Order: sequence, then structure tokens, then C-alpha cells
Amino acid sequence: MRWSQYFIPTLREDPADAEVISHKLLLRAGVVRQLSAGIYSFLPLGQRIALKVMQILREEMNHIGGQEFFLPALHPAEIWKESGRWDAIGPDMFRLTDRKQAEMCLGMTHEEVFTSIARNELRSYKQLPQVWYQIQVKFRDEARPKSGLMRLRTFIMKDAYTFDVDNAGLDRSFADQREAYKRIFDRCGLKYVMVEASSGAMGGAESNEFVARTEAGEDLIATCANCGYAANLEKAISEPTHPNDDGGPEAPENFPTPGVRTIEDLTTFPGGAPGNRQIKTLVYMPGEKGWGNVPTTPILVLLRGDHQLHDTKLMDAFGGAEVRPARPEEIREILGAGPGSLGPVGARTRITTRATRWIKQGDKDVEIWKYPEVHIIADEALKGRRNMTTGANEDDVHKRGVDVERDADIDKFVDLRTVTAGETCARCKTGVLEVYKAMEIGHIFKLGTKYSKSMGATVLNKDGKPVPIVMGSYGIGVERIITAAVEQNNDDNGIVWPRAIAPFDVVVTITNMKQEDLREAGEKLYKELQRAGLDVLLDDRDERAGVKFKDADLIGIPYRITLGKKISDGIVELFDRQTKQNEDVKLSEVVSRVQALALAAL
RNA sequence: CGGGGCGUAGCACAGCCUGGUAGUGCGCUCGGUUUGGGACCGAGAGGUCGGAGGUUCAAAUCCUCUCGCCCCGACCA
Repeated sequence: MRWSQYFIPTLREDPADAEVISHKLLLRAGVVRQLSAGIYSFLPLGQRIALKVMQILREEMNHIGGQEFFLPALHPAEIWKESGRWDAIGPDMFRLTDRKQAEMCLGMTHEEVFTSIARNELRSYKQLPQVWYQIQVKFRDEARPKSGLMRLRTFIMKDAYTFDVDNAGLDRSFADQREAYKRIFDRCGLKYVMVEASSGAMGGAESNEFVARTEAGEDLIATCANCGYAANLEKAISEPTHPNDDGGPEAPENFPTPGVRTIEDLTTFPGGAPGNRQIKTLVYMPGEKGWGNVPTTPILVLLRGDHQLHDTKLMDAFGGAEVRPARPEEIREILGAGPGSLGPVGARTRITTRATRWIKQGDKDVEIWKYPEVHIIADEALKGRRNMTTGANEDDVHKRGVDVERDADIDKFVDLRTVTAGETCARCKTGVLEVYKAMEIGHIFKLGTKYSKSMGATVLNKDGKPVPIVMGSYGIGVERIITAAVEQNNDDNGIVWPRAIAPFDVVVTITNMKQEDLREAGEKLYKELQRAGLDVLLDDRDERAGVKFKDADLIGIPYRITLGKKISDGIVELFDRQTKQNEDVKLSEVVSRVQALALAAL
């Protein structure tokens, strides 16, 4: 392309709306423009980048036997009702009605459509496995789109689905996808890790998330440099350290603690206890939807005083159910004390017998227990602990000498606490965990039979019996790859595209368009580079050299060939955007040099 | 959905408090000088001040409503 004719609207200043570096640079480099919140247009440069990413996705999907489809983005409500997700998904789904008032939606993912094809067409285990994928636009009405292309309302996704006859087959398909994902992200030049993740409402047993480290990311990742352990903080565990529990009363005993409201207060209070010898008691309630027929079931969450609860772990402990912190007035109603003096000892009896409410039965009011049940759930770090101090469910009173398993009446121990940096790795027991921010770039799920069962997708197995197809689903966001690439590869002068996804391989900069010898040499070099199979941008604009250098750096083309004064000696300069090295090269050799460099990147 | 901020020329912003001719820089057009890291001089073009209503002799400026965008939180198949 000739720059003088090509649409690359670069900006000298940072746009006011952009906060994160990738957003600023993608706008400044003329890659994208915003249309509305979370809705962006790819400009020609952006489209070239997206096409290169998509080509890599295609090649790697095809490499593991993937077959490319193209499904509709507009779906009838019917299939979503069959899978149960029409009701399960909230306002994140764009819904509309057609002219006949039939309900429709814009696809936020394609499990339903692919499953409907599978159930109509797949009949025998002999047809399996199948690996199906597409590269399609998704629509999600995000509550808060943000950070440029990081969180969008409409975006391009490569989504793949595998169909196997049994779990062993799914394991193989899943492993294939995982390896393909690694090759994809490697080729795209990203620094990433694969982590264990929560499956959320997607359902299914196992899921791995691929994340790229960046300060702009929304996820927190714990990693161990020693053994390579990596997990999303919503799953991450660490090796607990237990203090010595000896000393203290044999049985729980109350003691006055006037004015003590927090864990911290109690650590300095005379006769108190350090944070790691306290039990923190939190009260949670089911979310707005409630849990089935149980009207309100308080949840007591117990943690070591110096530990922090991780919300997602709590929700996962209840099968992904929605929970919310109890309001102060609810806590007082439930336990008879304010936050700051809560504890598990005797709490179950207190809760289930304390509060009453009145309901109409026929024409008279009947008194019933308001909270007939309570869940008491404790973090694993409390297992076996003795001589602990906690609230006594009475304002300004605490209780010491508490043996967790003996006195706290716990329903179950689960991992609930948030891992923090500096803790010991639970896997290798020697490494120290690091916690950093990252963004999700891909996610692979073992779905199992969730969709095949609800939508009736079965095949006949070897014994002639119908069995539900065992499915997996695998997604990569194209804009996420682009965003992560910019987040991880930039400097003061602009973007430094990884070679494989750069919009052009090389830019030929004619430093002065008034000099005919430079123009001629540039034209000739442009054609030769193209003939060598390279994507070339010829900067033939009538601008000063400085402007051209600044722009070339900003849009991040990996190599720049500068035609200047030394052209009379048959010498040009080869500039490496990444290393910033500028090297004199013979004009006669520069094509093969650049060709070798560019091909090495693929 | 809760909290905060912002809408004035293509971009970045000033002007608003204290009502009275709509400004600056960059970019754009034309002419000239320049020509290796975002040149300089001169002359221009370009804005219903997000929208609607109100107060006033007079509204970018004050009031009400509304729309949009950004940030924090909640949420996130």
C-alpha cells in the first residue's frame, strides 16, 4: 500500500476518553475508532491486524481437525429456552422481537446453535469426534464496557465445540484444543499462562483460562516461579501456616471487650489475640432470587482472622448460587449482636430459634421461625485449630478457648480464603507465590452433557443405545488478543506489533519526496519487497522525515527501510522497531534480509 | 444499578463561578521558505457551545429535564 492513499488517521495527542495504554495507542495509531460505548470500528489498519489474527486461529484450528462453520448471529428464543439459558441469563443478552412478535436474541455464544445442528445430524458414535468452529461476532450487553477493546459489547470470537461419545474422547479433544491454544498465543507473540478457573454459570467440570499479564487486566493470577503453578485468584490455593495453638482455657469462656469492633482492635486489646488466632465470622444471605423453596437461609462464613474471603469461592461452595453480604440490621436480627462481636459458638441454635415471623394461614396469623436453617461453612485453614478467639454474639463481649471442630458446629470445611502474594506455594511447598493482574484471552471448558441432555443431542453407541454427546467449548476473543499484544508490546513512541500480527511487515520510508532518486529507489524497492511475498507499506507522503519516522513508530511496523542520503552509495538503513537498532544495509541485500526476518516470525 | 467526572471546530482544551462580539494549540486549505525524529512565516476555511424546555432585554454561562461518553464499585454466558 501507498501511505499517501491509505487511510491511517494518526493522532498526535492522547484521546481524552482513553485511560489504558492499549486504548490510547489503538486510537492514536488509527487502528480503531469508537462508535458507542463498547462498540468499535476497525479501520483498515485494524482490519489487517484482525485478519492476521483470524488466519492464525484458522490455521491452528484446522491443524487439529477443526471444520470451519459460519452460524447466524440472530437466534430464535426457542433453542435458548430448550437449554434453559433464556431464563438463566439476565440482561447481558440482547433480546428483541421480530415483526410477528416472536422472541429473538443476538448470539452471545453458540452452544445452542451448534448443539441443534449436532442433534439433527449426528446419529452414530462412528461420526465422532467432530471438531467444529467458527469466527463470528458475539453480542453481550455488558453492564460496564471499558478500557477500549478490553471489554466490548460486540466483538469477534473464535468459538470451537467438540463432540465426543464419551469422557475419554472429550479428554483428547480438550487436550488438542489446549495445545492449539498454546500455539496460537505463541504465534501471536503474547506472554501468557494457562490457569485453573471457575466455570461460572457455563456449567461443566473442568475449565482452563488463558490469561495475558497486564496492569490493565481485570483478573488476578497467582503464580509460582519455582514449579510453574498458576491459578486465577478465584481458584488459587497456598500452603497455610499454623501458629502454635497451645495455652488457653480448656473450654470457651467469655470476656468483656468494650469498644472492640474489628479483628485489628482485638489484636491490641489486653487479653485479645493475634489475627491468626481469631475466627472471623461473616454473614451472607442468598441473592435476590433466593434458593428454591427455602425463604431465607443465612450463611455463616468462618475464616481465620487475618484471612480474606474470596466471594467467588463462597459462591462456588454453593454450586455457583448468588449470595450477598447480610445487611447490619439483618445481622442484628439473626444473631442479636452487631458485626464485630459475631462468632460461631452456639450460633446455630440462636439463629434457628431466635427470630420469628408471622404468616397468614387461612384467616389467622401463625408464628413461624423466620430462619429455620443456617449454613455454617468454614475455611480449611481453620481445621484442627484450638484456643481461638472470636465474638460471643453479644456486643462488647468475645469468647476465647474455642476449639473449632469441637465448638463451632461447622457443616463443611472448604477453601474460601484469598491467596496473597508472598505465601508459600501449595504445590511445591517451596516456591513463593506472586500475584499479578492479567486479562483473559481464551477459555476452554469441558461442558460434558449439559447441552446435549437438555437439548436432546444423542448418538447411538457401540451397543446401539442412545447416549448424550459429550461436549467441550473453547473460545478466543480476537480483540482481546489485539489488546493484549499492544498492552505487552509498546514503548514511548507507540505500538511494537509482534511480527506475526503486524498490519505490515515492513515500511519503506522515502525521506524526501522532492528527490527523484529517492522516489525511484523507493518505488523499485516497494515492488521487489512485494514480489518477495511481504506486506509492504510505502511511505510516499509529501511530509518531512521526522513526521514519517514518528508515524511509523506509532503504528508499530516491525521493520522500516529508510531511503536517505546514502542511497547514492547504494546504502539504505534497516530499522528494527523492537530493538530500535538502525543498521546500514546494501540496497541490493535488503530484500532478502527483511524476508528472512519476517518469515522467521511466522 | 450505586458513586464520581465530562460533553464548546477533526483532536486536545480555555471561556461558565460573576449572563452582553465564541477563543487558544495541533490538524486542515492556499502562498512562500525549509527538508533525517511531529519545521517556520503569512493568509484562510471550519463551531445550531450534546439535546429540549425555562428564567432574562440578553444564555456556552443561571435553573429543570433529558441523551451520551469516561472512571470506581456491583455485575460479567
